[in-house]
Amino acid sequence: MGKSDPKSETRTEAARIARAPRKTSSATSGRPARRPASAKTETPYHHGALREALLQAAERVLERDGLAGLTLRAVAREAGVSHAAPTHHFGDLTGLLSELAAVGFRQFNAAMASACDTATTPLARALARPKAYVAYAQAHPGMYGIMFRTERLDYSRPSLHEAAEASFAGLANAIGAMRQEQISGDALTLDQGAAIARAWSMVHGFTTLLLDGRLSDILERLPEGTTAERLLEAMLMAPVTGKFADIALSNRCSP
Amino acid sequence: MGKSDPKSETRTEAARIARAPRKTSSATSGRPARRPASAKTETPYHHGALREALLQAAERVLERDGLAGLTLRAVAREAGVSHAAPTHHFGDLTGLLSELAAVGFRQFNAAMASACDTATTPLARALARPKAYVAYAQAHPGMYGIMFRTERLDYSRPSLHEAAEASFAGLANAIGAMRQEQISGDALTLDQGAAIARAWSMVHGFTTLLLDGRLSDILERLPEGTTAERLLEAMLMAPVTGKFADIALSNRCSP
DNA sequence: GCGAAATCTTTACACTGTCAATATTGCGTC
DNA sequence: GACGCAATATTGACAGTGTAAAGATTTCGC
Repeated sequence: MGKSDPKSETRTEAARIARAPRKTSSATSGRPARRPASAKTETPYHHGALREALLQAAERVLERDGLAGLTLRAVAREAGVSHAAPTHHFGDLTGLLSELAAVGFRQFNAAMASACDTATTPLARALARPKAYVAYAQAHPGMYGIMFRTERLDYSRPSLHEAAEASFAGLANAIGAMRQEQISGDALTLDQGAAIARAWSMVHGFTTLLLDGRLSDILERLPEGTTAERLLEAMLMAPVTGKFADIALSNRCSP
Repeated sequence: MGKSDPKSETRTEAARIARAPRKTSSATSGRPARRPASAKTETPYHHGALREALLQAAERVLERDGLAGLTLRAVAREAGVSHAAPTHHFGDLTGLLSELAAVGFRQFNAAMASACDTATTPLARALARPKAYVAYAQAHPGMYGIMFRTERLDYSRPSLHEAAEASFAGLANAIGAMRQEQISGDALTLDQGAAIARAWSMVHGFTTLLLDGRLSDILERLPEGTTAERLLEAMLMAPVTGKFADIALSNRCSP
């Protein structure tokens, strides 16, 4: 935290000027888009659509400076407002992170749904979701990191709860479809639960390990030019190709 | 960070008194254990074995206050030394966390090895490692959180690199034993790589999701009294019991 | 025995989240 | 249209954090 960053905090005037006059079409609520600034001052006291602007700024900061650089004050700077402005819209750092994670989950769900829709063969369709899962995480590692960093999120927030829940429901439904079963809201057999847990654990674990660089050891020892996507495929396809014989009759604990 | 914690920082004298005169047998290096305090002062200027004391203090803080409470200054307080003392032993917050993670990996490896050694049947032996993996994470969630929170660790530190590497090697060997193959240092077939990736991803993903509370939805819908351990077993046993038919011929993307 | 090196404390600084007080604007109501 | 209140944004302050530099104290090699 105590990095010797030369840019002081008190340069609000410059920030006001730097504030981009984006006109974000006020998509979410009936709040009026920023009014045209009373002829002279160029940057009004009230932003008009600060909530969305802050979320976009946060996304930018996250991609530029990573998770460590994503602070309330940095986001406020990026958006060109005072350091306390985010408080009125998100209440808390946890609040901002939670809303940002909700945005991420929506992108995430959309990416998986789209990938699944554009696949042609049944097999490709089955692999489309996991591939999109990993691909999203690789394309947006910071966002993925936030989405699954539970200790800093507040899941009681409706938007986050909803988006994350949709993600789980999509997965469960996909598994159900593969098993040609109806996985409805209520009870689950142990088999069904195990199937869901296995699929989710496999893909989530693979993604986490991959992003943490813990699979590079394996990837380097694989045949020349084997990508992570190829490894993922092989991992998922094992039951189909019939070589899933890991659990066998070993008597040894260590070599 | 800015919690209104009433305990001020300037109470060094009290801390000195509170400093426990532990005599930690100087296990690691030839450094002499803290000498018996020159008759009067009761707490000498030099601690004698501060490095180990700090690591133990960090473990205590982590278990008591969680990952968020684990700060350099909190650890120094817990150990009863000045806030800058840890710097001389670990250089950095990253340094302290890395050394602590190394301790965790050693505990982790020991737990898995021990569980595997005490198992009797081949099947139990095969399941012992994954079970121990999850059990350790459940017993020490804070430590597990640190061990796999890559962005705050420095893997170039020898002790951490070694301990983490041993963890991976143990896994790879176990998989090799199960496949009745020799997985030696160098090349891997795609099949072998996929087997390792699958086992590790499954167990690691399961653990992460479980600790994040993301499996509670599933667990609640399962038959009465199904524990996480039972679900883990079912998940791992599927290929043996022959019900691993998830990847089938689905034509649907969404319900 | 003495100087150098290791160890620990003190002080200082930039940064952070959060709170309270203030300033500015928007909007409903007369 | 003017007034007043609520929403929005800023300013200032405070406790806490990591880290660097300088000073104090002890240990150790010679």
